[in-house]
Amino acid sequence: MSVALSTAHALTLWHDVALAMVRDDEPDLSIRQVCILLTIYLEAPPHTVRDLAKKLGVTKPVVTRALDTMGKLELVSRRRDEKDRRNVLIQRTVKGALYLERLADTIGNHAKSL
Amino acid sequence: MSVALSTAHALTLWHDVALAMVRDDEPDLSIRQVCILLTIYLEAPPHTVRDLAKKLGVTKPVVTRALDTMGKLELVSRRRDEKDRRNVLIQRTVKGALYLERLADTIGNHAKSL
DNA sequence: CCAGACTGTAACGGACTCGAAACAACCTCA
DNA sequence: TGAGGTTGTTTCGAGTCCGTTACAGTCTGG
Repeated sequence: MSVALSTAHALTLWHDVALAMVRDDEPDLSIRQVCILLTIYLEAPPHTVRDLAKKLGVTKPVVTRALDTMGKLELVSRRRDEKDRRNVLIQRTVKGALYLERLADTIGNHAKSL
Repeated sequence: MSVALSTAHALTLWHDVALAMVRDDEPDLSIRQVCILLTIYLEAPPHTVRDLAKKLGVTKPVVTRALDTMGKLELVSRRRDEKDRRNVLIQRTVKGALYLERLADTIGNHAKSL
């Protein structure tokens, strides 16, 4: 599939979706948090803190803190890797899947109406 | 133009663009700041603090602070309304236009490669 | 002319984030 | 076994952002 977007259309799409996120009741996630969340749900497991930090080009504490926050919101969960107990495996949750499903709907609806 | 995006495509697009923003050297703007910036550049002037706050569904201090931050980055500028000196008119800048042009390119390029 | 309404901003306390560094737990391999 | 490397987390000080409240400047209608 090839999708061509003019400058104005691309920015309008971004604006509309951002607006929907701001207006949402839930506390808005930062760009970094959204990026981590999407990586977890779009790429194949397993996901570790180290891998995520590398992929995003940020430090490990940033990932730890983002996981703390999103863990409280039940968007992700953590489990020790029993094979190598130094690792922490980041896992998906039902709430996280629903959150992203809604986000995809928002994006899709605004893209459709361009 | 009608653009149809599957769930996975929509989320991949969002992920890729968010990743580009995180990896960028410049300090990443919050969702709210991006939303305000886009409103200023996409909708017709004049823009006041009050109008922006209303459109985003946030309080006026939130807008003032966002303008402070983006003003330091020279993405927007402020000027007193001489007709009604209570108002502050928010104006576009060259840097802000370039910033959004780059953002649109990023979105467009990732949309094209879906 | 001036009380009241309306602007945008400053002040406050609390919560959060950042990067850097230190840390504790764990593995590995000689 | 134990030294050294690797994991994720915690701590630290500094900075930011939040919502609420209070404020100073400006307009306006009686």
